[in-house]
Amino acid sequence: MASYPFRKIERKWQKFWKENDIYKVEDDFSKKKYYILDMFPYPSGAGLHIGHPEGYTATDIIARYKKMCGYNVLHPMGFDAFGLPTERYCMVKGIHPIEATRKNIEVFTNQLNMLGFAYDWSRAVNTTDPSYYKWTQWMFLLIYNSWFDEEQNRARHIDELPIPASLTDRVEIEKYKDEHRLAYIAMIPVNWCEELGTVLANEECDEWREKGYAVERKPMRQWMLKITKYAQRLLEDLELVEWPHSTKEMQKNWIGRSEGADVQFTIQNFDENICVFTTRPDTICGATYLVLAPEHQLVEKIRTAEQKSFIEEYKKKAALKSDLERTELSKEKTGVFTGSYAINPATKQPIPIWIADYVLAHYGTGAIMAVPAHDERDWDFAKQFSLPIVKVVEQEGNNWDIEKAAFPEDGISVNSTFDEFSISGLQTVEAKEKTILWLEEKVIGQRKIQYKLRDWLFSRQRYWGEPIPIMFFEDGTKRALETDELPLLLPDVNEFKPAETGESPLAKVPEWVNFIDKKTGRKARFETNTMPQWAGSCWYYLRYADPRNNEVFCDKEKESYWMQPDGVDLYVGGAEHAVLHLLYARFWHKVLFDYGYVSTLEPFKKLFHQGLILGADGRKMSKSLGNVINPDDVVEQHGADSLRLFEMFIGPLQDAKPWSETGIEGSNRFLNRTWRMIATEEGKLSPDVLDIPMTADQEFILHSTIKKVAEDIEGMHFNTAIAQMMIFANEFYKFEKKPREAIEKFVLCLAPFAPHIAEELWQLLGHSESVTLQKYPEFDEKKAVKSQIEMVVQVNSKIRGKFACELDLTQEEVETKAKEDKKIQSYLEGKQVKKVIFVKNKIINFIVV
RNA sequence: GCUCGGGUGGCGGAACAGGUAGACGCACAGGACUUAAAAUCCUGUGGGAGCAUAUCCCGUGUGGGUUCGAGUCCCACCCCGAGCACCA
Repeated sequence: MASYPFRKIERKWQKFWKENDIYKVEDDFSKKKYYILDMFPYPSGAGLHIGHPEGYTATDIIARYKKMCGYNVLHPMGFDAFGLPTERYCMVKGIHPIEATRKNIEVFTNQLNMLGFAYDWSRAVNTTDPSYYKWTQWMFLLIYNSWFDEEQNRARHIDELPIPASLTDRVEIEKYKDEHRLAYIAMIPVNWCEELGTVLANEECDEWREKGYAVERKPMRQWMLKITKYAQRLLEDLELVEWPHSTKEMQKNWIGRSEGADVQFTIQNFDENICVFTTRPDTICGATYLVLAPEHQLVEKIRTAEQKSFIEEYKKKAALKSDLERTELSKEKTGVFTGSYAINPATKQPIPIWIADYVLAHYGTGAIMAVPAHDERDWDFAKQFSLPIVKVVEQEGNNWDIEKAAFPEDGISVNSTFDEFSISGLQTVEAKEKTILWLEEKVIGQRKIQYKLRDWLFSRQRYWGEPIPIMFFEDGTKRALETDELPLLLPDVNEFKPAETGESPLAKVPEWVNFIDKKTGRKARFETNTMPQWAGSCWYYLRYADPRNNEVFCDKEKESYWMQPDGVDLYVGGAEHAVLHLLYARFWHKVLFDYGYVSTLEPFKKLFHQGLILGADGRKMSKSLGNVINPDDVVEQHGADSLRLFEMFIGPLQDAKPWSETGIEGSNRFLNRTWRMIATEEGKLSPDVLDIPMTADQEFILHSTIKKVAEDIEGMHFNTAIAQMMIFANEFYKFEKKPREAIEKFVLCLAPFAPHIAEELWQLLGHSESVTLQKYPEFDEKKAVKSQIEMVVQVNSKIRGKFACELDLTQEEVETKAKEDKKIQSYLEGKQVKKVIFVKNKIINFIVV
């Protein structure tokens, strides 16, 4: 027996869907909406890999199901096409990124269509399309033209920034504004990758390092976005979304909020203060030395002449080390004494000031008060350099030996009583509180909330990205483009190699660095950096709601229809974006929210990460391991429906699971069996499908299948939904005569999973309208339950017998029946029944002695 | 080191809310059809004792506990995976 003609069927229906615009999505505001989104792909030259269809099939199933349930479903697709790989590929091959991107998108589109996804391609977005990046640039300018009002806790237009009366000079006022903008230029040490010819965000470094690229620290002029202003909102609004616990944790961790205090230490013989941040102000009396990061501004000033050479040597060594080396290689603490002393404000004792690279310049104030007794790092350092360790916190009823290890936990303060300050005897929580109040009263410190999150490095020295729409004049002033001047198009060039100066390739384009600004008539040059790949994906979900609008990035009414009340209903994509994309997009969304451009606090209500599809050997697929599966081959051999079904069947969507060649054959077998159950070898409706009533058994199988499939789609348990459909097919295959009603409803259940074969079968069953436009069948709760159940009889909690009986028998009835059983009788004989446990429709348990 | 997941047959995995562990699929074995093979169909399949489709014992990483009853709840430990990692 041959396999069902999947090639013919799949081609036929894909053509039909396209020609009849079956998946067109209308903005019908009268219908209830459902917005389901995939993380859009980066259209690489390699084409779709086997992992893509996993998440896409899952969302396709839900989208089709929701549509059958009467929702107006938005399930769009697009391409995140700016980025380094394309640009690098083009440099090597000598083709233009526009051309390469066009081709890649075409290949991806064909491959996605080959899998039978229900996309409305008229809504597709492409981040490299000028009509799209016009609005990416517009959003950058919105951020640029904003300042963050701490009181109102939101972004406001820069023109509403209160200018201090003391500033009168125009240049000074501009400078003041620039300092407050949410997008600003800074000269900072960045992660420079020579080979890529660009800088990378902190978040990106590891990825490229893993690929074998060297990344070094280098100070450069860069654009930054003040995402840190949103740290608290990004943190607390995580409460509003239904995301995987681990992803929320990762974002919390990344934002890294900690509560504590800034404390000022005076320096002996100097007029300067050193400000430190600590989360344990209660341990101030145990602060026996201070440590500055080697890069700290005051180091040069306060080091003594004798220490000069040691300090300089140490600083040089520290600068050469990357962040990675500073952390991973050096569990052994290093450092140098500056020669100077600070005064501990609580004990009034002089304490030495050191520099050490275990203190990070970019966190807190770049300086710490070291409390070796209660911090492991400080303890290691103190041991290394024989600095004093003073215990100021004790654990109740336990005499901790501070010489053996630090005690970093909460406890009760001790040795903390001095002339004007005393917290001895207080619990850590109270001690912290009292210390902060004292610091604030003495004006030598204040309560402080510190975040690990840093500003977002937003510029790249690349060609293939959105140009930053800012121009600079010869006098150093600058001008942001107006909306009517957007998009600022990328120049058409043939060379994408970076300039020798480390600047972007755009710095070599004459019309970019030397032109007369039409609006002002002044000589100007454009910013030569471009935006990072993350920019376009920060807002694409909004564009799908109104993808061709040239007046605004998204019509207000359409935004509210598709996004209300909680944003995108379901967002599916890889866990690798847990911090980067998902944090950046939330940040932009919040800026848009502050201006009323979007109506929800958060963009994505529910988030789901699909797991990796591994090679058949259980290892990650990679060319070098030779375990890569190509979706084109699989579709050719087994069909798109089999591939879709198999990827959903192998295991829970969120788990990593290995590919299996025999496994996909199993999925194919199920579809073959389904085909033969309904169709003849000639592709006609089988004569066994008849207009006859169902038996009670058949009704039970059908209704429990309708129920289980619906529930499992809603719960995203596709594997068990498919298992249930297999049960249906196995059972009905055996019935000689198949009631038409059952078969039709089954085809409707199958349709979201395997749309091609479902269309064909639906047509064979005599319907002219597409199966995708049908209603999902309803089930009768009463018919979805077995009328006969198996009652388990236990004696002393061990199973000793079973009998079939009607549903909902009483304990008495069950007891009587159980005792009729010879075997049960033998177990009860001569014993005294102490207790009987009865669980309706499940078990009866006799406890005997 | 810290945080979060997770350990169930030969394999991928089921098991609602503490109540028949192993659904469904793969693989394997036997049988039917066939000249033969493939495909298809039927049957079996956690381990052990046993002639047995009689019966019994053991079984969800390990050790304890709660309960009439634990894969599921509690405590301790082991292992695997992911993320963070001198963030003061």
